[in-house]
Amino acid sequence: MENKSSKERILISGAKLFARKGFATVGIRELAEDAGVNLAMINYFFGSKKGLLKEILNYAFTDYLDLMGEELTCELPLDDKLTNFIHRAIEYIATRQDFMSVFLAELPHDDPDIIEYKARWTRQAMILVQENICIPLQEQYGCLLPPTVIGPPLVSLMFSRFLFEPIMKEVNPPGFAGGEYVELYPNYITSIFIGGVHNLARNISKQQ
Amino acid sequence: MENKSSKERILISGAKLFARKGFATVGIRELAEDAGVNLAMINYFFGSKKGLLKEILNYAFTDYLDLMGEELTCELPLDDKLTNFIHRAIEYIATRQDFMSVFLAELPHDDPDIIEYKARWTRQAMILVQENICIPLQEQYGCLLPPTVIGPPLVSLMFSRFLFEPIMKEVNPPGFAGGEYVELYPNYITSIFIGGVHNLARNISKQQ
DNA sequence: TAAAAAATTAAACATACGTTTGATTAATTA
DNA sequence: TAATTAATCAAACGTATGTTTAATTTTTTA
Repeated sequence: MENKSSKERILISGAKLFARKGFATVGIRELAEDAGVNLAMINYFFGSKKGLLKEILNYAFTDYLDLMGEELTCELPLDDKLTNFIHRAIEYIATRQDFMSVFLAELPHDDPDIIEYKARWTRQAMILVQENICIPLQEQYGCLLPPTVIGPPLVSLMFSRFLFEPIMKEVNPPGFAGGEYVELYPNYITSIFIGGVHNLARNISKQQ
Repeated sequence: MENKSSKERILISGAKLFARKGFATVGIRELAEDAGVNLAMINYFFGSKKGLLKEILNYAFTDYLDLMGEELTCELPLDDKLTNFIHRAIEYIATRQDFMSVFLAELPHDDPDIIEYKARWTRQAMILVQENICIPLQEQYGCLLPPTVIGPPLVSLMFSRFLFEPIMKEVNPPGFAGGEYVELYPNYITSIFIGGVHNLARNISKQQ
C-alpha cells in the first residue's frame, strides 16, 4: 500500500469503504485518512466524490467483461463453459468484492448519470450472455430464453454469498464464513445454476 | 395517502425513499416533505432516523416470516411447497419492494445495532428453511445441505429482478419491466430454483 | 541549473445534515 | 367545559459534508 501512488491508494480505499459502508455514508475525510492522502487529493485527481465512484466502477467492469469474454467465448460444451465462468467470476468477485458490491448493491437509483454508466457495461454483458448461453440453450431445447431472464439470476446467485455475508457472519459464524463453505461455494452455485437453467429451458420448451 | 396518519405516512415514505436512494442519501427534510409532515415529526415518533429504519425492517420481516411459515409448513410435496412459497414471496416483495430493498441492499455493514437486528430475523428464517426444505431434501437424497447453503441463493434469486430493475430499465426497457416478463418471472425463478436445488443435492449425494 | 508542471498541504467555503427546543394547535379525557 | 395529553410547527442548534482556494513542496522537463 505504501509503494502505490496516491491516486491508486484513493481508488483502493474508495472501493473498500464504499462497499463496506455505502457511497453516501463514507466521507471524503475518512476516505483520505484510510488512503493516507490529503483530502483535497480526491477532488484533485477525480474531480469529485462521484467521479471517484465512476472510476471505481470502470475498473471493476472492464476486468469483469474481459473475464466473461474469455470464459464464455470458447468451443467447450455449455455446461463446461458455465462451470469455468462461474468459478472464475466468483473468484474475481471475492478478490474484488469491494468493487462488485459498489456496482450491485450501491443504490443511486435516481442518479441518471450513474445508471447510464452501469447500463453501458450491462448491455455488453447481456450480449455475451445472449450469444454464449441463450443461443446454445436454444439449440438444445428449441426455445430462446432472453438474456434478461438468464443474466440477473446468474449474477444474483454468484453474488449471494457476498450479499448475505455481513448478516450471515452474525447468524451462523462457523458454518458460513468458514473455510470449507467458501471453498465449496463455487461448486454449489454452479450446480444450482446449471440444474436450474436446464430445468427452466426444459419446462418452457414443454409448454410450447 | 392523505387519510393515513402522519406516523404511517412517514413509514411509507421512509421505506420508499430508503429503498430508492439509500438510507444515508435520504435526508429527513426530503423524507418529511414526501410524507407531508413537519420534519420534527420523525424524531417525535421514531426517536431518530435510525429508529425509523428499524421500524421499517420490523414491519417487513414480521409479515415475511408469517408468509414463509404459512407456505412452507404444510403437508404438500417439497416442490409444490417451494412453488407456492416462491410465488407468494415474489408477490410480497413486489408490493413491498421498498421494504425488502432496504433490508437486502442497504449497507450498514459496520453498524452492529442494525446487523444484530437483521440477524435476529434471519435466524428464524433459517430455521424454517432447515426444517421445511433441507430435511425433506435429505430424506430424498440422503445428504443434509445446511440452510446457509440454500437460503441466500433462494432469496437472491427471488430478489434478482428487483435488484437489477433500475439498471435493466435502462438496458432493455421493453423486455424487462414489461408485463409479460413480470407475469412469468415467478415461474422462471421457481424453475431455476427447483431444478437447481435438486441438481445440487443430486451432485452432492453422488460424491459421498 | 533554471523553469515549468505536478503533487501536496492547511485552511476556509457554503451547504446540508440529524436533532432539539419551546411555543402553539388539536384531540382526548374527566 | 376545563384540564390534560398528543400532535404540529417554525426556528435554531452544533456538526459534518463535499468542494475550493491559495500557498508550498516535490518532481519533471528543457
